[in-house]
Amino acid sequence: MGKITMADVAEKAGVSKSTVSQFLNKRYHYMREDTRTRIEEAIKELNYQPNYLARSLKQKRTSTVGIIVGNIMHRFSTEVSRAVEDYFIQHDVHTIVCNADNNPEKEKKYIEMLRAKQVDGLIIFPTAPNLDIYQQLIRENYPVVFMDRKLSGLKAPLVASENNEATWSAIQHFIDQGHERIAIVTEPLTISTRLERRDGYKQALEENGIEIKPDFLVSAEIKQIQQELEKLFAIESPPTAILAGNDLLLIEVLKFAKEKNLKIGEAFALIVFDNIPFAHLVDPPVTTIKQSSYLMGERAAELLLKQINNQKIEALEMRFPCELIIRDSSKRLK
Amino acid sequence: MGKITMADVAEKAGVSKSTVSQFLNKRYHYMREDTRTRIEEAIKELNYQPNYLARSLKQKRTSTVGIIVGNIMHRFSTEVSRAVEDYFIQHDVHTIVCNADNNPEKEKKYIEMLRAKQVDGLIIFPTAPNLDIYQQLIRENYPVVFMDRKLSGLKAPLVASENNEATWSAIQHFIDQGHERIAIVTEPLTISTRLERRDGYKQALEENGIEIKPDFLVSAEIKQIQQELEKLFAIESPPTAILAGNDLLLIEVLKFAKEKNLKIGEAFALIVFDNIPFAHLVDPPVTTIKQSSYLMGERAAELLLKQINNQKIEALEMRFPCELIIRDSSKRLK
DNA sequence: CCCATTTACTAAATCGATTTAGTGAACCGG
DNA sequence: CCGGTTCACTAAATCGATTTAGTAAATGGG
Repeated sequence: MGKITMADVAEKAGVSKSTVSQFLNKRYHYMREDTRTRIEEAIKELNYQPNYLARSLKQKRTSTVGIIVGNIMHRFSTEVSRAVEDYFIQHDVHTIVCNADNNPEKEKKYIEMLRAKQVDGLIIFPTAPNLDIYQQLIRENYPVVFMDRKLSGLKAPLVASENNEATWSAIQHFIDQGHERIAIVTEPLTISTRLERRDGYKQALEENGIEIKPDFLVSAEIKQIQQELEKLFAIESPPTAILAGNDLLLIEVLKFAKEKNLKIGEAFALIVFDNIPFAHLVDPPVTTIKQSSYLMGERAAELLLKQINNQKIEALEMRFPCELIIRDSSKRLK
Repeated sequence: MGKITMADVAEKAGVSKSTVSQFLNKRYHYMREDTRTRIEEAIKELNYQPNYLARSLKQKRTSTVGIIVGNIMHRFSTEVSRAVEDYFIQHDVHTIVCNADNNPEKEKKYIEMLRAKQVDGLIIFPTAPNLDIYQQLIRENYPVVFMDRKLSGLKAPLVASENNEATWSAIQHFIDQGHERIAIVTEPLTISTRLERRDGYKQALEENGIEIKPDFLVSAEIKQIQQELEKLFAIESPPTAILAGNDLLLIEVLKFAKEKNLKIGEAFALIVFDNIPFAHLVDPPVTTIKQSSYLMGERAAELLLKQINNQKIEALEMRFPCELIIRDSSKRLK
């Protein structure tokens, strides 16, 4: 026997497909009590499961959204997507998570795939090369929310951290602890997040009258980081403090320190941008800049749902503050 | 203007929908060269994107599979799902990843949702209470592969690690290092994986003529682990070696050690089951039991695709060996 | 040059739901 | 008891593709 459809249920219950459909949509006032129970029983007996494809095709609504994260390996992405999922499940909307691996080609493929599947909206961690695709989405009035990264000229809601301010406080904290030779390590400056963090770094130094040394601005792909750190510590007076731009960079810095036998908190102080689940467990515990990932995910989801329901959206850019969690790694050096 | 459909393309190109459909399916021999280019141009000009819902409804095939992981917070789950996705993308199949949070209710919801969406098959990290649902899937001949955990009586392919053997070697390694008081910490013994690991532990001790002390078999929910460890170290002669059953338990053990000022490698030796990205970066580096997560994911995907294509499957149970990566945390105590 | 085959298409049915317009019977107020 | 309303449904169109059967024109062999 093939798959059970609504027609089978209708026949078994002795009613028309229309009535079964009304039943499934809980519009019970359309039928008598006994009809309702007959349909109920037929469904149970046949173990009928509705076909969402057919339903979605007719309704032009899939009750599904997509989220395309930059790189699922970052804790931040995981936490955001978890929040988005939690929010939508409460509104009977399913979430499909896709990992673009920070690869514009892959991202483009996923956007096309999700739209072909007719998802009702998208949350995107955007990459610059796909700007025209985003413009197209917006032109079509397709519900979309951007996350974490700002692309100029995009007239769509953005949810991001106060990267500049957060980095500023971290650097100010270093300075308060007596540091003057402070380095910042980021991935290549291709997205706004990294630029904003670098700007916060520069501002803090300038305000304190500390010269900005180009050598202390390290930006490279993860794979290149080891040799860049090598260079950084080969100069005449190497940094006494390092800000690592995200969790994956932390791993690299820790690896470098281990290999070179540089003790964190003694050879140099350390702060990381991002939520690191084991930050308080390593020795010494690492000072972190915690983003409000969960709140940001919720907010993005809410903004997306509003668009899907054709509601107006008040502000286009929502910035969330970060929290500096001070631990031993950023204390004054021994 | 509403959404562009195949009818719009057909009209613009001056052909019928059927021909456009043939074009989309690359059956070019059905049309003349110039018709083909006319359709090509119409599609480009209108920026037409096919609707997968309609296509899937007709074809009774979505070219999409689902994977329901036990808990996405485990590194193992992430690596497996990544492998599954990589495999399927090469075969033009999309993968939807769902996180059941080790919650049978949630898992059930996801299975229903994915089936309603008509996915072509499922890879599941199963939980015991949903046994009847799995039996139902198998009875319906629905393509399914189980991962990581074995439920007896399920006549469906299983891909899992050699948990027993791997744990055996880890414990044997402890014994070789002179340990006799060895504890094993796992989450509750509700799934086969944990039972198999416990059995491997027992076997190794028995073979070496070491008495099995119930106190050394710690099983509890993550939230309860701290107090259980407290008890474990309160007994007259506490363990000198601990095997942590997975990555989340490692975090708990490290946290406990930190709080109690017990130094790993001095107060007790440590081995963890699972791939831990920062295992070699903590002090001392932690010995791990590495599962072949990527290979397992690939294999599961392959087995699922075979079922989807109605091919025979040779063996029902595939076990993958683990690798013991020895680092300082499991050396003889100082 | 005629009939058969091939070429290059098209019309219409179909997938499994939703939804709108419509229908017959019961009810009901005046 | 008669016209209007309500009740409890049903028939049929529809969503946007795929696919099968069919057709008109061109080709080609004898």
